[in-house]
Formats: sequence, structure tokens, C-alpha cells
Amino acid sequence: MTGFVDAADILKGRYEEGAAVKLRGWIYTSRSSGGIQFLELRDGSGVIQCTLNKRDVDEDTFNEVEKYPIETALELKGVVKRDERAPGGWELRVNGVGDVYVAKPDYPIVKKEQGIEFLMDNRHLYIREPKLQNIFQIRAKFLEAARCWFKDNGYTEVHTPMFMTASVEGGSTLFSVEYFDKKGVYLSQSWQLYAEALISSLGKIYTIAPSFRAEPSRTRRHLSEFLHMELEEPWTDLDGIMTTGDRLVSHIANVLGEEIPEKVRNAGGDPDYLAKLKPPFPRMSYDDAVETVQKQGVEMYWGDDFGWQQEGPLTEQFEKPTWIVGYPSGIKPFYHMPNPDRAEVTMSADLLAPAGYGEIIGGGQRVHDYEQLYQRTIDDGLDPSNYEWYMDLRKWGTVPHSGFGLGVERVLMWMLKLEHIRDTVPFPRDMRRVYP
RNA sequence: GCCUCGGUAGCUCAGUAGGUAGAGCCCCUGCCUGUUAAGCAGGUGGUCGGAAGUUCGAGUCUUCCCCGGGGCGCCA
Repeated sequence: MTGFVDAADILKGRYEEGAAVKLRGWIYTSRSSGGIQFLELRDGSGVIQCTLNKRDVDEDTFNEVEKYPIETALELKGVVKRDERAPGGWELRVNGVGDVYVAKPDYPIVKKEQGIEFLMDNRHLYIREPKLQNIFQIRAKFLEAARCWFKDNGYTEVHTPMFMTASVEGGSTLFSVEYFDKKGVYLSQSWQLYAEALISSLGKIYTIAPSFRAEPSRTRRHLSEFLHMELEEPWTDLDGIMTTGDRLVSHIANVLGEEIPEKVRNAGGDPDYLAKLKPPFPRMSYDDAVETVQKQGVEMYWGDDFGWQQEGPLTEQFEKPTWIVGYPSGIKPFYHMPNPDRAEVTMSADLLAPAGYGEIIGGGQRVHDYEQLYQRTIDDGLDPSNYEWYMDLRKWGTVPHSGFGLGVERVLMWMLKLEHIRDTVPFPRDMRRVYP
């Protein structure tokens, strides 16, 4: 059979009642009531009920179909029918069956409550669930929207190595790799050092690539491998890069809210909020943030980073994502530029999502002066000789430049109000799980 | 790394005072022409996470180990 249609298009009413169509997919659920069978067919676009009436097909076909276990893949032809009794309001009245790929009868994922451990052990099957399918489709739209924005704003996509010899974010969270006979090779934590080299070649650039962090973190917002959307641009200061972040995040939110509101709603998000999210986002100095936290009675001292205890109360009242600007030098990596008027703080900013979803962007202005960078490296306890090529960049045509990294899964989690970051990605990697 | 909860049928769980293993779902068989996690009747299915110990006897008590969930610190 050829010329198959998508279940989603039938459910959207794109076919008139009575239209003869062909569908193919996997049996998601099946129920039978003697002379009539109900199959919910899952085809990658959605799930649609297909009814088989004994009157409409020959007896052999009817009896065969009744025996098919769930997850059997098959081709169905029939007639589109509007029916309020069907989930979604539309169904296919089947009058013929094409090729069939019969499943084994013991599919482990049951339409009942199941434990997380079991579902994670069977992740390769659980990803078929419409709930996850929907999130993955939103994720794809998210990336599409971002790339579209980058293109419209003159950014070039570029990719940097995953194998690296130097730490970007601090050595304790590096994954060590066996790299032939070489020692000291690690998986990338960030593209940043390479990005700073590439801006002198390409100008405004971005990447969408995995980053790896060996943080022994067991929380609902950590992955050891996450998708990192990073951006770097020359001739730009801290203020400029925050404005860029505002526009990028707003654009992605708007696209999701306006173009696929139903999917967003089904996942648990609020499409109206996303559609209306507009720049600029509020900016709060680190000093004021500390004071705010202290006023709420939570223990914190100037110079500390925000832990969960501090961040929750701080972001609870936020309507929009909010920038925390000017972190102390002591809690930011060496490449952050010190504030010329106030050496104890950096020209850095993190974007915190509302409602305790945590940090979704981290970035700022980089040190572009050679001497200053050299000193910062030493102050940070690092060996400058490990960063020779990176220092080199400051010798020839160094200009003020800034960038940031956005955690795709974190942003998705916030936008869809998900309980756990694991559901933003098909096969999540955390400290306890690398299988399947 | 630390805190905390858990591991009994394929899945979700119950298991009283230590006395020899249960339910629902899944699956199989039969019935049912509008089901929505369908319903009704019957049936299959177990090294109680592992090892050692106490005991006449351990799913249950003790010790050690393994695996997992949630959280903290840290981070995007």
C-alpha cells in the first residue's frame, strides 16, 4: 500500500468525513467487544482510534486482528469518521488490513502505574509513549526555533571538538577518556575556549552540541550529558550578551506557545505564557540578590554561590526569567572579566528561571587582555602552560567579546513545567545510568 | 561524597506475633457490536536483591554487601 496519512492530520480535521485513507503504525491499546474492536494506533504523529466492525471486514481478518498483541505494527485502510465517542473526536472505520508485523505478546510496558526503575530499564520501549513522543517533538521545535533565530540574526553554526585537554569549568567535573596513548584527554564541558578562537574567524557564532559534566549530582535537574546551546560574539559586552539572551529565549518561547500550543499544553506547559514572553528580562545585581535572600531569612553570605536553598526562595516570585549580574570573582572561572570599577566582581550573568527551575543560562564578558588573563589563570590556581593557545588569542587582534551557554534540557524543563529533567531527552545519562 | 526511602510473580504492591507465599494488572482460554486503564468467567506464573548468622523453623530478627528512587552540596 502507498499513500499513508498521518494520524495527527485526521485528528486536526484535515480530512473530510467519509474520506478513504490509509494509516500505518503500532497498536497502542486494543479492546474488543465481541463484534467490534477498538485499536488505538500510534504512528509517530499521534494516536488515533481505529474501529473494526465485524460487518465491514471478512471474518478471517476480524479474527486475526483480534489476536494481535499490542505494539504489533500494521497498515490499515478505512474511512475517516467524526465520532464523539472516540478519543480526539475522530476515528478510522477500518475496512481492510495491509502488511502486518506481529509483536510478541509480552510487551512489558503496561498502561498502569509503573516504577521509575522499571521504566528506565525499559527506556528503549518507554520512549514510544505518546507523553514522551510529544515532549521530543517539542524539543525538536525548540531547536528549530533557535536555529531560525540564529540564522535571522547573522550567527554561524560551528562545531568544536568533544575531546579536549583542558578544563573550562573546573577540573573536578571532567570525564577522562582513553585517547590512544595520550594522557589528560577529557570530554568537553563547554565549547567556550574554542569559540573564543573562532569569533576571530567567523564573527558571531553558535553551537548546539552535547557537553559532559562529571558532577556527582543526583537531582531532578542534572544530566551528565546535556545539550548545550552556546553562543559567542566579538565586539559585545555583558549588557549586549544579556540582551541577546533575552531575545533568543523569548523567541523560542514564542514559537512554542504560538505554533504548537496543544503540544505544550499536553506536556504540562502554559502556551499563553510562552507566547507572551517578551524581552527584556529583569536584571538584579548579585549584591541585591544576596540581600533579598537574606531578608527572607535564608542563610547566605556575600561571596557564596546560590545553592538550591537560596535559589528557590529567590526565584519563586519571578514572573520572567531573571538575570543575576556581577558574581564575585571567587565563584566564577578564570576567563570571566573582572569589573573595571570593582575588581572583586566579574562581568558575568546567570539567567535564573522562575519557580525554582534553576539556572538556564550562564555567561558573561570574557577577559580579552593578555596580561589580565594570565594573572586570572594563576589566581584561579591553574597552570597557564595548559592554556597556551587560548592565551595566544589575546596577542593578535583581541577585542571585547562575550558569550553564554544555555542548557537545552533545563529550559525545556522550565517551559513545560516538567517534574524531572530526564523526560526532556530520550536516553538520559546520569551518574547511575548509562544503559540502555 | 553525604542524608533518606526502598528491593516479595513480567509490572504495582500486601504479607499481622518468626510457622513454609497473596491480590490486582499483564499474558493465555472462553463470552460480549461503542470500548475509553472496558467488562464478566476460568487459568499459567515465585531462588522473597545477594551472602553469612540466630532459631526446630527466617520474606519477617542480626551483620556485611549489591542495586535503585528522592534530596543536599555543585552546576546548565
